[in-house]
Amino acid sequence: MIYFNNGDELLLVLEALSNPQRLKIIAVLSEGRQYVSHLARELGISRPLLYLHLQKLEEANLVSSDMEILETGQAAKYYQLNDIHFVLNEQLIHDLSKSLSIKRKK
Amino acid sequence: MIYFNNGDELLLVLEALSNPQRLKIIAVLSEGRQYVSHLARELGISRPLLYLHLQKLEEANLVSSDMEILETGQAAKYYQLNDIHFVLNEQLIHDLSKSLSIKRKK
DNA sequence: TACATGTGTTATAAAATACTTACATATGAT
DNA sequence: ATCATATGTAAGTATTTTATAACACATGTA
Repeated sequence: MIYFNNGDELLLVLEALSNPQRLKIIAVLSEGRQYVSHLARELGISRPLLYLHLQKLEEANLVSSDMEILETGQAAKYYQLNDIHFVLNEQLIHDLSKSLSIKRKK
Repeated sequence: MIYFNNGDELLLVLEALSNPQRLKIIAVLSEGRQYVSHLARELGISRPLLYLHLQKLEEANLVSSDMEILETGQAAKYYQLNDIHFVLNEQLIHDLSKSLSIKRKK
């Protein structure tokens, strides 16, 4: 169960989830851990793009990764889902909005 | 309780929620309905910008609006929160991802 | 009449996000 | 050696989102 410490954390998760490719990534990973190149093929997107999306998911703590050696002897970076489960309602948004910052990113 | 008919609907809601200004708007409206100009002052943002955000929230069915005549005799557009409450987890994302489209917007 | 307060829109600029192309490195198999 | 597969990243482009500025019109009040 995801617990949000503040509004910025909530926003980070919502931003990570507000993209169709990233939802697809989560859907695939919900069937089991997978390594980057395989994921890219399965989703039909380029590896650099996949990296970008995985990075956002990782920053929001929705996925995590481990390096592993494949049977072939090659290194592979495996991604897996963290526990994604939370309730969202107006009360929560109201409470967390006090610790939500409105800022430029760069 | 929000029920998602398909992945695109889920995404629409997540996109609407993935912006700090819009979360603030929801937070303010959770304390009661309010009209646009008042909202803009309270949030410290311009009316055209507020319109943009309200439009996204309305498209996602998170808020709705009514025209009303103020005591002064002027027309005012009141916005109010719809019921915002849902659970999100990997199972739901997995199921809805099948009806989620990856597309350009314009 | 001029001012303050509403709604509503268009055009434009700025910032952030998404995506592509090209490259570098490493391992094992043919 | 060359091919196929893996990671990783830099740089440039395209698209989308966010924000601003400038209008239009209407009502009530000083």
